[in-house]
Amino acid sequence: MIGLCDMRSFYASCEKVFRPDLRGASVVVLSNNDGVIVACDPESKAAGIKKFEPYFKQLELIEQAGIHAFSSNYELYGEISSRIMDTLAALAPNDIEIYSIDECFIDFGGVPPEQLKPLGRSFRDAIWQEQRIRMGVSIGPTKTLAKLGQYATKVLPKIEGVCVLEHEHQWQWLAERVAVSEVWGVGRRLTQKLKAMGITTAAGLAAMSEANARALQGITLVRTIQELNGEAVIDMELEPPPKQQIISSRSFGQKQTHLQSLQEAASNHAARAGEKLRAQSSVCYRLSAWAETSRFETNRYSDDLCMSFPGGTADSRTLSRAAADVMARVFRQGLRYAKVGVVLHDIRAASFSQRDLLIPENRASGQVMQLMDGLNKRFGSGSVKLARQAGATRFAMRRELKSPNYLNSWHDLPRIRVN
DNA sequence: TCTGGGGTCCTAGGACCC
DNA sequence: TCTGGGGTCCTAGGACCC
Repeated sequence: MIGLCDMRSFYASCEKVFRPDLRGASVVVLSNNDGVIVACDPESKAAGIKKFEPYFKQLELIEQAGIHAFSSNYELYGEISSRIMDTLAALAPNDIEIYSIDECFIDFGGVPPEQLKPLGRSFRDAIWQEQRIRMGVSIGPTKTLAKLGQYATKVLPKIEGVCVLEHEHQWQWLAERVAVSEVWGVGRRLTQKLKAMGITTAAGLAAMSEANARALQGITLVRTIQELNGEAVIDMELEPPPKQQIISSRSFGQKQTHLQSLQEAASNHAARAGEKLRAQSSVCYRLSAWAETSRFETNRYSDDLCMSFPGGTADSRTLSRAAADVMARVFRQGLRYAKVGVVLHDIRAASFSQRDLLIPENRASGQVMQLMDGLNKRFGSGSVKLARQAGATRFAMRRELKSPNYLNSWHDLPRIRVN
């Protein structure tokens, strides 16, 4: 059996941990640059707040309803997350897979069925006790059914946040009552297509033939259906598989009009992507970079170019030079750029990389990068960077409503006033 | 002032080769 | 009059996730 632990409205809950005055209040959390709302608690949802809709469009509602809005504080969420995951890893009977910042799968293999529910409940209690974060625990024979069980923990108060789907009739009962859009792997587009075919519930999807599923959405949907029927085909991933593609991109806080700005930003992204590449001991053979104006401008413009590295590279200097070169070639005077980004493709394990007879090997490259990564890890990212990269505050995000870094900064430690 | 996230994987279809 | 293969590589765009 596989369990799924899911933190309730995680970012919004984190904002309440050090603000007891906000417990019971409505809270939303904004994306980078205060662009869209990425997290809302049940209270703000009830007030009509929509996730992934622009903040500025919901500002009026937020003020009217007395909702507290926060810029995202990833330092805080990341720290709380890692404490939670440590606690769960220590409690878990077997391995855990950290699936996202607020979710993890737990392998419950070998646990007697009658102990699943009490165990799930004890995990939930432990996280509330130690971190003051609400968590739902759902357990089923497959990851997709465990995900489905989360729905039950949210809408059925009597199960008190813990759902165990042990027998087929239990998940069938649930699948008949859950909208197909709630199924893991079913997004907006697929929901529409399924609706046109008369499929509106998870049970309806589970009954679809493999041929139809393959035609409709390929192998991913076939797997989803197998999992809905209790056949585990999506394995636990104890260590994340190496990425086949690495992206770093970000919208600017303010529109940029100069080539040099784009180059500095693209260099940042190349360096960040390079860090991720080295972290998984890979090299890449191609890099593409792009620059775009706002999606919402009438004359939307976007251009990209690809550069290749015949011998493969994981060196931030090579990557950032390539990214800056791309910017020089796609840049157009007079445009207001909203975003640039870098993608690494053709990623292979560094140990398998072929050396090219005609390309001199830079023996020092690995050592220089290792040193750079080590310093940045120890003294904070950005402590050592390339001259081509932007200064730390150059492209500061708009984060006007950020809470203090309660857990990562001496200056931001919570203060308690004793009268 | 004037606003609109970030990241990953899959696949259909084009281009090309023999 | 009307037909004509099979495979690989590459990439843009689609779709999904949180």
